[in-house]
Amino acid sequence: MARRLNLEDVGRRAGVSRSTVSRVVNGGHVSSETRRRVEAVIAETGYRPHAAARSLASNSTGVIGLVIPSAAETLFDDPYFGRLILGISSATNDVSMTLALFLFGAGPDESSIISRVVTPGLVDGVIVTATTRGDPLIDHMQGTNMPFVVVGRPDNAGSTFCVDVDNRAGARTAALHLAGLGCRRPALIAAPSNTTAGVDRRSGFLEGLAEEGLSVEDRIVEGDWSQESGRRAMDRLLAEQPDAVFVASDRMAVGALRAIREAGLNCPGDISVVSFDGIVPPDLTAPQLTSVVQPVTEVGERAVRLLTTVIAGASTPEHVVFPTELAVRESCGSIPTAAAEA
Amino acid sequence: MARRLNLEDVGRRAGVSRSTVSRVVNGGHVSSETRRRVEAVIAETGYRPHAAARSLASNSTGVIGLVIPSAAETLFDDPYFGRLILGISSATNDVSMTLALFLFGAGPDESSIISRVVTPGLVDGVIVTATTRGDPLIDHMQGTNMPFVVVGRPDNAGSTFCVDVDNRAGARTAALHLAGLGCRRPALIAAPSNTTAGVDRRSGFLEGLAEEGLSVEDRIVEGDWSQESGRRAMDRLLAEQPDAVFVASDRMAVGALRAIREAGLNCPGDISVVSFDGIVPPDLTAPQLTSVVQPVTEVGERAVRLLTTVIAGASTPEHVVFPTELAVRESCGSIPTAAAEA
DNA sequence: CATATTGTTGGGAGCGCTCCCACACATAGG
DNA sequence: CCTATGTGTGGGAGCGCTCCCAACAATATG
Repeated sequence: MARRLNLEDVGRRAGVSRSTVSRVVNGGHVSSETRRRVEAVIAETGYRPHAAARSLASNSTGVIGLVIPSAAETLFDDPYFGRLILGISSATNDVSMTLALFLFGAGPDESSIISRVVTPGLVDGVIVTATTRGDPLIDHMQGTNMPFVVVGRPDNAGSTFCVDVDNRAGARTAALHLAGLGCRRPALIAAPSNTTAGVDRRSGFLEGLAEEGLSVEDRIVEGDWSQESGRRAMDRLLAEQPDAVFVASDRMAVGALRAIREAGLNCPGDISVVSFDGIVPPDLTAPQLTSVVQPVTEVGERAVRLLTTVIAGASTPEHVVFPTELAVRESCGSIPTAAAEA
Repeated sequence: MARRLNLEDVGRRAGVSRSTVSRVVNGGHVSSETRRRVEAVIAETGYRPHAAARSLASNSTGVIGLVIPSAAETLFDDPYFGRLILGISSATNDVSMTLALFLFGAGPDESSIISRVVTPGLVDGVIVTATTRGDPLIDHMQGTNMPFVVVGRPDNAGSTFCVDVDNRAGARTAALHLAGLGCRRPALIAAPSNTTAGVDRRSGFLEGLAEEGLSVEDRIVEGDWSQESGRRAMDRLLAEQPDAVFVASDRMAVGALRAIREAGLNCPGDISVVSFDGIVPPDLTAPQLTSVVQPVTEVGERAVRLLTTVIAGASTPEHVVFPTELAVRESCGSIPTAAAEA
């Protein structure tokens, strides 16, 4: 099999030097006559520059890494990461970069993967997701000089670039909506309190309730994001006879709906449900979920754009926060028309 | 900021040459005394070899690409790809390789991404998925000398390495199961006939029915994998009053269940449903779906292992076919106990 | 004692590219 | 005429690694 051809070979065929071919390929300054000739040779030979050689010489790879740590096993049951990857992928395509995926579940491989992520000459920068509070990965990244941005709000956000949604404001909106519907005994199925998203959604919801003179009292149970945990949480909550519940994620809400149905109760008749995420296709559940929709795909796209600025040398941490939007559907009592316009 | 250090630097500090350090890093033959000294320096300095330089010199990148073409927009509503990625990622981690993801929806970017996939020095090999019949991507890959394996069964499978599940046998099992339940008017919601999976599942089902002296006659509608298409298909089918339906994918089956419910009918009471995939969490639907389960994660893992052999030089095409398994749950009439043991 | 064998190490060459400086040549200005 | 000011273009140097061969020491063999 013929050897791969390189810049020198192409140059020889076109009667020019390596450098000139390089300029043609990279859009440098070349006379149009020469350019035409070189481009003809490239088209004819199917020449493609060698990525590794380019990376080595230019000290940039054109690859960005996406790190999704922990619990990879359950990850894809949740459409969240799929959407996020979609947004990130679309943005990397736009800027002609390649996406490298670093997934890891728990296990001994974890540290070896972490170190692979920061291997020099592999990726130009990294997007880190799904961080729990005090995530050691963030600290580790800060100890390297690998550019990175965080999707979500890390504890020590001050010193990192990050892209997040306004979990707090979104949850508050849910509270106001339920209050507007006239609910008196609101409940909360919270997300894990070792995640900032969980904390923010909880405090935002409680804040909104407080503004309306309401409180969850002890009608609050924490889930672990899974559908099953939502179901169990709702089961426990039913003993308290809530008339409305805010569930901190779509998946848990699906479980909660199931628990309500199995208890012989009706949603929204007996209990109104509002969830957070807006990611589960509405048609999938009956009744369709009213939820606080977060723009996951946009978050992914923005993370890539932000990362490119970091790679380019930006140094003052920037925090991008996306607003959420309440999508009113069937799962909460639609008493006032005013509420539908909230 | 200090310059990145390289093999030479590490060698100097340890009083040995570049080559010796390289041997230590790559597990070559070095006296244990020297090895200890070098490893100490590496640990102390945090030296990590430069991936691009390594790739250039060794002509291998340690990266494999995963190509998921077309319809990226809807892709992640289906847990299939999530699972597949999980399997692939886990296998690449095992062999210390990195996974690069090439997603593309329709659009002008398509050809540019295709060409990026085969950029020399970027990836060592590629896994191609979700192929439609006559997929030009396969032809394109064959025109290059980039190692690749296909997940699924391409038309011209003869000349490619591929990993697939036995769609035909799985669908046949579904037919036999429904027949065993005593169904007389079976129907089929088929997957797109421009995919080999669609074709295989259809013909397998018809074959199984034929063995039992049954036929779908004109109780057959083709969907497009989406839940909505399943719902519409079921709507049309209801006019034919089927007593059982085989739906060629979980997602479409979710739509079909909805249509049945909305028509005021009961599953499994009035109509039995068997789906294919076994990917939608059973709890998500009521009734829980009986389905032909395909081992998606294993397929992904196997694809990686197969690809590594291709990269290593294997040249006689190998076809791996995984069996499926029928998981009997609630969505079909459970008349005979024998059926539950199928 | 010479020669083969083994174990360990060093360094040249080269992977294919980018970056930069130098050179040729043309045109313009003093 | 000689110097400024550009355009294109060529080629050296170097990115950090692997691969290979040569060198050397230590030991085994005839």
